[in-house]
Amino acid sequence: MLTIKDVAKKSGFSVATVSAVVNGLPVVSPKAKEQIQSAIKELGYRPNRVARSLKNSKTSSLAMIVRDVTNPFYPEVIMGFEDVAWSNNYEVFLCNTENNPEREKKYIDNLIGRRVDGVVIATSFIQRENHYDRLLENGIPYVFLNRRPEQLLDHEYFVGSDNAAASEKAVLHLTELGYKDILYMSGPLNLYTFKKRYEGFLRTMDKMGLPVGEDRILFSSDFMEKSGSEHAKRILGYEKMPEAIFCSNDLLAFGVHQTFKEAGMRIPEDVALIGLDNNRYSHLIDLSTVEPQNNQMGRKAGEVLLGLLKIKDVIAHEQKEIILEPRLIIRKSSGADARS
Amino acid sequence: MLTIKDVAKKSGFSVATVSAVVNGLPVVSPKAKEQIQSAIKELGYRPNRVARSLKNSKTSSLAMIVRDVTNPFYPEVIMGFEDVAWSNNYEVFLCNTENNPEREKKYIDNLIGRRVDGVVIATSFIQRENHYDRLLENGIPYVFLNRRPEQLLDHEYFVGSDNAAASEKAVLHLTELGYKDILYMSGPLNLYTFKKRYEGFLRTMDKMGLPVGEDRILFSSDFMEKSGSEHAKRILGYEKMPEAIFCSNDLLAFGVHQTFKEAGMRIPEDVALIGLDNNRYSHLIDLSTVEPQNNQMGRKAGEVLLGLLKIKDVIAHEQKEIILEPRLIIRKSSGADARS
DNA sequence: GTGAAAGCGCTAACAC
DNA sequence: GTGTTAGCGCTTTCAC
Repeated sequence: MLTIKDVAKKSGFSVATVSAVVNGLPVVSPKAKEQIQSAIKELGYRPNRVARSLKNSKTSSLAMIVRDVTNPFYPEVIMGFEDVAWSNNYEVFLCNTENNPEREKKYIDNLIGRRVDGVVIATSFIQRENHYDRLLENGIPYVFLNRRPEQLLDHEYFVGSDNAAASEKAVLHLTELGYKDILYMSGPLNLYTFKKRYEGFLRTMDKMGLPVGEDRILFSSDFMEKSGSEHAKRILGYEKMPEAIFCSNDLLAFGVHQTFKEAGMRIPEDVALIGLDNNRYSHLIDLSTVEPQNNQMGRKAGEVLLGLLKIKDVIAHEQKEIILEPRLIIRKSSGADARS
Repeated sequence: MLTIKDVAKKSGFSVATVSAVVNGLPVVSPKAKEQIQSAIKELGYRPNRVARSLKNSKTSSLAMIVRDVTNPFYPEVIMGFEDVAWSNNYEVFLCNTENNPEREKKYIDNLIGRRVDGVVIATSFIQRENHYDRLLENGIPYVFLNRRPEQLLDHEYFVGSDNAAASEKAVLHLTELGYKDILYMSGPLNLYTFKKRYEGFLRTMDKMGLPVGEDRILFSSDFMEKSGSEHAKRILGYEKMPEAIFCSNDLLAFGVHQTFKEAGMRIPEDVALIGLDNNRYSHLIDLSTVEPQNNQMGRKAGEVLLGLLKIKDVIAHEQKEIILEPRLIIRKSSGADARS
């Protein structure tokens, strides 16, 4: 493995001069520059970034902590994040916690040991984990993505989607189509996104003067299809079916769709359906939904982090929260075709 | 930021002894060990892995190069890979090439500079990229995942799914159900997987003594839904419809499904449909398909790589290729219910 | 403009 | 068992 010394020897200059050339410092003579560059090319020398990092105390690496890449929410986010990282010459570590706080903790310790320059946390519960403090202690900035802890400390940042507004858009879409009896299927309220979506639903229904019957709100302890299916079965047993169902995420809506289809229910004729997330495959079942701008979320998180790194001060005088505006996506399941 | 010296000072021992404790070497006295450990805890010391890496020339980091995390094939693979990496105390860099060879090249250079210990390449065309050589030159082992270049050099490894067998399983499933006139929709043949799937289709049809009419094979330059849709429209114009359609991946099948549904065609009554990939959402349209074992692929790739690192010799005396057996998944679209 | 040398934080001989 | 020290490959200050 070649080192800067090899280049120095080959080119006849000192390591200091070689280093200056490698780093593009404008203090070296044209002839030196040329000779050194050709030596580099000839040898195929590539600077050891580990050594550089040790010297600089800067690794040009970032980390993104997610629960599970397999969750359809993440890939878009990762894409966006990785792309801005790449454009700024950072590499990114991907960390799956598999929903295990112990694993998250250990990951954070590892990342600190690696001296990553910054991290995006896309796993947080509302109830904050105390191990984030260690990042601060070690001067590593971090930004929360998508899920915001109740309290944002001075050095903490957040990038997310306006979940309450997303609910509002979904509900208004339904009410504009004339639906009044709307059932809301919620994910777990200890997750920030679902809490906000729930609040947005209630607020909008209230604003529209629509009552929400007791059996018109269903809670799940997760947000997977299976829960949607189970709730759907429950709904099929209702004396009076709702006119429309608003699922707090698309996976729940997938479950509802599946179960209703099996039961011979037609969507939207018998009951309208709308989701939230714009899952990559929602169009397969013509699901109307709301798009939270996942890719943008990843991008913004990257930009905030890089901004923090640039000013070299973890407590930046920037916007502490960036909230993206979601976008309504109308497909057949909400009955827009039939009704308007 | 704390260093080993701080711990040495605090505990009253030398850096060497502290290092020994940190690394669990069994040469240090119980009292020393105890005192040092408590000093570590008290200070909150965490070894700088950058420095360690420089000394060891080993970074405990791996990289996975993919085209686009957003492609539904990858998340499962990444999950599997990341999990075995994690279990072995490796972190993983995720690199999206966005299908751009230049970007891949630059990524590989970066990874070499970072001295990653190994890399998984899940992007390869059949026509190999010459920049993989640089990894070898720098003593960094790599394994191809899913897509195998035509030639595997001595130091190269491959983990993938048996794509020809996958096709065979799909075709046999259809023929067992009595279909004889089967249309095959192919992805681009310059991709390893699609080449193999195509060969598997032809071979199996031949084996079964079934003719393949000229208009019974359709090629696409990509493997996305849109191509599936376009082909489906073409098929709708046929004088004689095929009895069954076998799409070389699920995305194509999604497109076919969508277009047929819009045209009022019933699946499987009017035409049976089967895909290949077992996309996470295939069940939404009750698509029969074949599952290539993506998670396993990621895991195996990780294991091969770690094995290579253990023996410290890039040319290992191990199995050079690991081919996983795909699994048939029967849902309604192939008409299994109706016919058998 | 160029070079010598110190030092980033760690590991591992080697000496005691 | 424990300590001293060289050195991993680089950057950067300071002389010249």
